[in-house]
Amino acid sequence: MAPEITLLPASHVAASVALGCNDSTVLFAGCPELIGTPFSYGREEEVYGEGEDAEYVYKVIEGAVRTHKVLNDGRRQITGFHLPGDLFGFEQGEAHRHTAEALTDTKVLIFRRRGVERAAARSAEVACQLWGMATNNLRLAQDLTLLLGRRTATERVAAFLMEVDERLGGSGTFALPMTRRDIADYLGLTIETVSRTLSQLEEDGALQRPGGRRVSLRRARLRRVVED
Amino acid sequence: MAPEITLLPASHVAASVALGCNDSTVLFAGCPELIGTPFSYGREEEVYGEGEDAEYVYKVIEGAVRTHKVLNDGRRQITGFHLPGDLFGFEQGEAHRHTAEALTDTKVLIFRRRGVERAAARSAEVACQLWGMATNNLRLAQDLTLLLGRRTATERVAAFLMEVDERLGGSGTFALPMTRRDIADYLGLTIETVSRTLSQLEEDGALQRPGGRRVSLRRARLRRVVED
DNA sequence: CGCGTAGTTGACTGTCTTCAAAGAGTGTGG
DNA sequence: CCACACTCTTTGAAGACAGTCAACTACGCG
Repeated sequence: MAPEITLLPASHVAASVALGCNDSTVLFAGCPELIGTPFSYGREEEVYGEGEDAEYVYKVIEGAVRTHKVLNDGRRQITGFHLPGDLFGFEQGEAHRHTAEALTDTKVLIFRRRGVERAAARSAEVACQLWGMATNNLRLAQDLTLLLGRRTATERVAAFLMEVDERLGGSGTFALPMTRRDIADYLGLTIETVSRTLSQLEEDGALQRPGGRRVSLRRARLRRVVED
Repeated sequence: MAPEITLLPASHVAASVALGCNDSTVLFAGCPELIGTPFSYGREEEVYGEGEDAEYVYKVIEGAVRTHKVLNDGRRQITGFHLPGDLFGFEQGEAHRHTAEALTDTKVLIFRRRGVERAAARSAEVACQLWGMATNNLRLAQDLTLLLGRRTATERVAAFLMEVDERLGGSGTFALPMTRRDIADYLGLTIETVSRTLSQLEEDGALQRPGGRRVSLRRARLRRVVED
């Protein structure tokens, strides 16, 4: 079952409200030259595949997208979940180095990569926005690196729940928009370990699970689990 | 013992020869406005610490630098090794999110971050260079993510050796410029596991260890170990 | 020469994975 | 509306890979 969730990370909501650009078709607020084309993908549909020519870049309007890499024996690592407001699909080089797929039914804006690059070459403001975006993504990737390299299963799951909560508005109660497999492949664990860890966290009173994918976090306790 | 190694990644050597900028004091080739100040750090000396104000950015001229994060119980994750030609120290936000330390005696150029940002704001070309650099670093971080999330100890060590070889010139024979602890903290393993894995790879004929930190790779066999 | 640090090796432990099976939730068609 | 099929999730038992603890070796330096 695909819970009908609209993923609206607080920061993005705030930013788009402030700048009044969320329904707009531009790449960045106040950047009228880069107009995207609306496009939709169904649940589990591929946006682009690893090795394909990177002709377009994307901005999520609604829904969610994951990007991942796979080894030839099937091991998979998800490198990021992209929520409304997020840009993805940028590459240094001609080909995509990940596969991107829609988690749920998803609306995006598509921009020709060449057009974005030309705009960046002409406008320092655009280029700086793109630089900032890339730097921000780098920070997220490095946080994931620490998580994968040095954290236990319990810490990974707890950190993940807090991250999702924050991006979904920070209410502490929400439905996980992804399957156990997606969570496991993001956290470098197996689905069984994720499941067991969630059960353990519930038993420890760090969260409640009313049913389905819904969770209600006890944030203070979860924070104590991660406690960096 | 710190083997006196000059780390000159092939790609950077090529680039700097082509552009004739390696001994220069500029941030990018053909960008005379951004002049750095030469500076030196001794072995194991800290360049900047996590949480410090990010006032400067750095370009490695000679030697090597590592950036890492630590958890409060001492677990450490190295997120990158920076070799001659590499830039590091860029942040989105006021504070450094890593600690940077010199692996060996290291020469760098220091640039005021504000100056770089102003230059980027004025020049689309500079901003695009910075964007490209950040995108490239993002790619490296995501490769590390896959390594940490889904690869076995043997695969990690083999991939690491091939990466270092490539960045050191690709001859297949070199001395590792970092300690076992650094390797372990980069690969998300313990020093014992790194040591055992190296011994196993040697036993399997995938490499030789003439002594000290020197290794001589059998690249074909190592490639078969990684075999993505 | 002896000390301190770095690296190797061994024995044992523990966390996470693997394999297996049962349970829960969702959608379909009679 | 319920039976059925399907997928997703949970739980259990056993095993494996990497970690921990500890001893020993090699190397570099005063």
